[in-house]
Amino acid sequence: MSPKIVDKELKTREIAQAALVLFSQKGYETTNVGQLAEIAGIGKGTIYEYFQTKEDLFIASINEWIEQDLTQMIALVDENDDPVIKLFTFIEGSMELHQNEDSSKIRLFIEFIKHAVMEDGIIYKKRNLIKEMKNRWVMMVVDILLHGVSKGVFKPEIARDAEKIAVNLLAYLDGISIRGLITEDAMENVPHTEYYIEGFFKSILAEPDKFGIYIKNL
Amino acid sequence: MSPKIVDKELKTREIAQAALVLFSQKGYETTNVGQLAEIAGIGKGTIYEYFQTKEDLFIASINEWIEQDLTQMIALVDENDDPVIKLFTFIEGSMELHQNEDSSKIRLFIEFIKHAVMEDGIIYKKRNLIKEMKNRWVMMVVDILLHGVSKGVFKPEIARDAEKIAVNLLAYLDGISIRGLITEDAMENVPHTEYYIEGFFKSILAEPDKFGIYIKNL
Amino acid sequence: MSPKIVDKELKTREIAQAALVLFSQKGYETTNVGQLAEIAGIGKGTIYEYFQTKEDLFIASINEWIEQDLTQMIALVDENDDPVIKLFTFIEGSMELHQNEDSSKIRLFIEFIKHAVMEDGIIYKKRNLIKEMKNRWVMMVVDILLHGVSKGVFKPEIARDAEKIAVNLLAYLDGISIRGLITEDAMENVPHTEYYIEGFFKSILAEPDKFGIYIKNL
Amino acid sequence: MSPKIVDKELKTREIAQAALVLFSQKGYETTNVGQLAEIAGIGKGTIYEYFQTKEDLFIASINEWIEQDLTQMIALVDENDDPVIKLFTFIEGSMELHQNEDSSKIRLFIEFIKHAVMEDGIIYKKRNLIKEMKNRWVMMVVDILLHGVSKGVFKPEIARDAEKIAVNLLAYLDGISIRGLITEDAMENVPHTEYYIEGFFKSILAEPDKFGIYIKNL
DNA sequence: CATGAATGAGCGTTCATTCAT
DNA sequence: CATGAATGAACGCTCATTCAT
Repeated sequence: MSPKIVDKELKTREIAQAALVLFSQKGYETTNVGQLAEIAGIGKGTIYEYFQTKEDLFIASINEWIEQDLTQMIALVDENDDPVIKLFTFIEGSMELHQNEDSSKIRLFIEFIKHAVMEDGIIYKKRNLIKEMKNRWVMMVVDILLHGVSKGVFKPEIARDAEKIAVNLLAYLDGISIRGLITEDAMENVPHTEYYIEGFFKSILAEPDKFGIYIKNL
Repeated sequence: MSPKIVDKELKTREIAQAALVLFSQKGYETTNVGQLAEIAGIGKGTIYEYFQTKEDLFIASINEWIEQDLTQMIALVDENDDPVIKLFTFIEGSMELHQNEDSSKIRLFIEFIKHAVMEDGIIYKKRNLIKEMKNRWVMMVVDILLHGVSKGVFKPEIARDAEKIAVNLLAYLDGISIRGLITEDAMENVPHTEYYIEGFFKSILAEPDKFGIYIKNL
Repeated sequence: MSPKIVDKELKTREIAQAALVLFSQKGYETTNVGQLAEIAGIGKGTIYEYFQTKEDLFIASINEWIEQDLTQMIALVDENDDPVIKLFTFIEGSMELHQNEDSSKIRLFIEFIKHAVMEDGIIYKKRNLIKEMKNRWVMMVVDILLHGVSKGVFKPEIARDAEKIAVNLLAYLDGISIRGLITEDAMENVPHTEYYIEGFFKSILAEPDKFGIYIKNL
Repeated sequence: MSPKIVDKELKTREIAQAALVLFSQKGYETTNVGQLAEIAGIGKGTIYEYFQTKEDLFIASINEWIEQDLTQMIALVDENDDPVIKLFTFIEGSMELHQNEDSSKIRLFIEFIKHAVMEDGIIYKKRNLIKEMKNRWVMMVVDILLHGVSKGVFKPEIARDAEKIAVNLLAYLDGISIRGLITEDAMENVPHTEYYIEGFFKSILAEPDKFGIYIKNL
C-alpha cells in the first residue's frame, strides 16, 4: 500500500468515527450529510470522495464502533489475569454504558439494532454484522468463564453451560443499559445491578461465600 | 347536527392501531403519511382530521400499544392464581415477543426507545410515557412475587428485594428479546432462556428442588 | 318570487356580507372556507348551497360591498340640499375610511383592486365591476358639482370640467386613504387633508373667500 | 476555498429582481416557488440556498423594488436643475406607472400595500419598510419644492406647507395610478391628470400665468 | 335543506447527491 | 483531491370541494 492509500483509509475511518457522534446523538435519519461533513471538518461533497452514500457511511460507522468497542474491552479485560477481576471488569465496562452520563454507546446500539431489524433498515441485509459482533462478545465472556473454571475459581459444571451463561449475562446488560436510558436518575438502577451481579457471581463461583472477599479487593 | 355520524374517538384509535403495523415494520421516519393513510384505509388528508401531525399519530400509537400490551398481559396473568404459573405465564408472554415470527412488538419497543432517548426524538420530551409503562410492568412482576411469598411458594426473604428482582428480570427479557431479533434462527435462544428461567425460579422458590415438578405441569 | 326563494336570496347576501369581514381582515387567499362558514354561522358544506365556489362568494362579497357603500353614501349626501355641505359630507364620508380605526373599507378596496388587476386575480375578467362602481362614484360627485353650479355656489366654468374634477378628487381620496393605512398615527394625515380640501373648495367655489364661513357652520 | 465561485449577494439580488416580475403579475400567494425558480432560471431547491422562505424572498423583492425605484427617480430628477422641470419630470415619472402598458410597478405597490395592512400579511410587521419608502418620496418632492422657492420660481408661502403639498401630490398620483389600472383605455385618465397638474402648478408657481410658457418648453 | 367527514391536488420546504471548478 | 452551489424527488401538511347522511 502506497502512503496515499493509507491516508485515504485513515481519513475514511476518521470520518466514520466522527459520524458516530451524530448518529448516537440524533440518529441516522435526522442527521444530514451537511452536519456529518461539518463534524468531520470537511466539505459536504468530500463525504462522497470517501463514501458512495450516506448509508455506506453509516455502515462504516458501525464497523468503526464495533472494532473500537471490542478492542477497548479486550484491552481492559486483558489487564488482569484473575478471572473474577476479568469478569468484573467486563461487567463494569459494559455498565459504563448507562452509569455514565454519556450514554452514546447504548444509544448507538439501539440505533444500529433498529436499522438491523426494520424492514427497510440500512443494515437489514447486513444484520450478520451485528450478529457477529454479539457473538464475539459472547466469546469474550465464554473465554473468561472457561479461564475461571480452569483456574478452579468458577464451578467446573458451568463449563458446559458457558455459552448460555454468557448470552444471558449480555442480554441482561443490554436490557439494564436500555432501562438506564429512560430513567431520570442515572444511579437509580445501581442497586438492582449490584444485586444481580452478586447473584450472578454466587451462581458461578466455586466458593460463593468468598464473593464478599473478592469484591472488597476491587 | 352532524349528519354523517362518526365515532371520532374510535376512529382515532383505529388509525393509531393501524399505524402501529407500519411503525413496527419500517420505523417512524421511513413510513410516510400516505402509507399510514393507506393502511388505515383512508385518504391522506383524513389523517389530519384525526391527528394534528404525524408526530401526534406516532405518540397516539405508542399509547395504543402500551394500553394494548399491558391489558393483554394482565388478562393473561390473571387467568390463574398459582404464583409460579402466573410468573411463568408472564415470562412466556414476554418471550412471545421473539419466539413468535411476528416480532413487531419488540421492534416497536426499539423504535419507541429510540425516539425517547435521541436528542431530537419524537418522544424525547415525553420520555416519562415509556418510563411509566416500564414501571407498571415492574409493579406487575412485584405483585406476582409478593403474592408468591404470601402463599409460601417463594422464599420470604425475596419480598425485600422484589423490585430489584423484577427490574432485573424485565431487563433480561428485554435484552434477550432484542438478541432474538438479530438471530437467524428464532429458536436459537430458547435453550439459553430455559437455562436462565430455571436458575431464576430456583433462586426465588421456597423449595428450589420442586422446580422440576412445577415445570412438568405446565 | 316565492318566499323560499326570497329567503335563499337573503341568506346568500347575509353570507356575502359576513364574508366581507374576513376578506377585509385577512384577504382572500388566507381566508379559508371553514372560517367563512364559521363567521356566517353555518356549516362548511352549506357555503356550497349558496355559492358554487369560494371565488363566487368573493365576487358576491364585492357586489354587496359596492351596493352597501354606495347606498350609504347616497343616503348621507341626500340628507342636505346645500351643495357645499353635500360635497363636504361626501369627502368626510370617504375620509372615514382612514380616520377611523376601522380601516376595513379601504383594505377591502385594496384587496378587490388587487384581484381586479392581477393576471390570475379572481375578478380580473370582471374588472368592469370595479370600474362601474368607480364611475358611479364619479357621477355622484359630478352631480353634486353641477348642482352647486346651478345653484350659483360653484363657479360656472367648472361645469365643463366636472368629470375631471370629480375623478381627481376621488383619486386623491383613494390615495390619501391608502397612505393612512401605512401610517402609525391615524391622525397624521389630517392636516394634509384639510389643507387639500381648503384648496379644493377654494378652486371651485364661486366665492372662494367665503370658504371660512362655510366651514364654520359644519 | 470555494471552487465554484458565486457572488452570493449578487445572485440573491438577481433572484429577488426576477421574482418581482411574477409578484407583480400574479401576486404573492398565487405565485409558487417553482415558478419563481423558473423565472430566475434556477432549480426549485436553489431558491432555498439564497432565501430561508418564500416570505423572505418576497421581502427581499420589496427591498429591491424600493431601491430600484427610488434610485431611478433620483437620477431622473437630478438631470435638470430647473425646479419646474424637476417637478414635472417627477410627476411624469410617477405617471409612467399607469400610462405605460407595463403597469407592474403600481401592481407591485398594491400587492405590497396589501401585505403591509392585512392582519396576516407578509410584511404586516415590517410595515415601516413601506412607510419609510413613502417618506423618502415625500422628502424628494419637498426638496424640489423648497429648491423652487429658493429660486423664486415657486411662491414663498408654500415653503411652510411643502410637506402637506408633497403628501397630497403623492396621494393623488397613487390614486390616479390605481384608477388607471381598472381602466380599459390607458389614455382615459390623461386629460384628467393634465387638468390636475395644471391646477397644481398654478397653485404653487410664483407666476401662475407663466405655466403655459413653461409647459411649452417640455 | 344542512352538514362536516373525507379527499387528493398542490403547496412550501428539505436533503442526498452531483459536478463544475 | 476538495469543494459547496445546484438540484428535484419526496416529504408533511392544507384546503376547496364533494357527498353520504
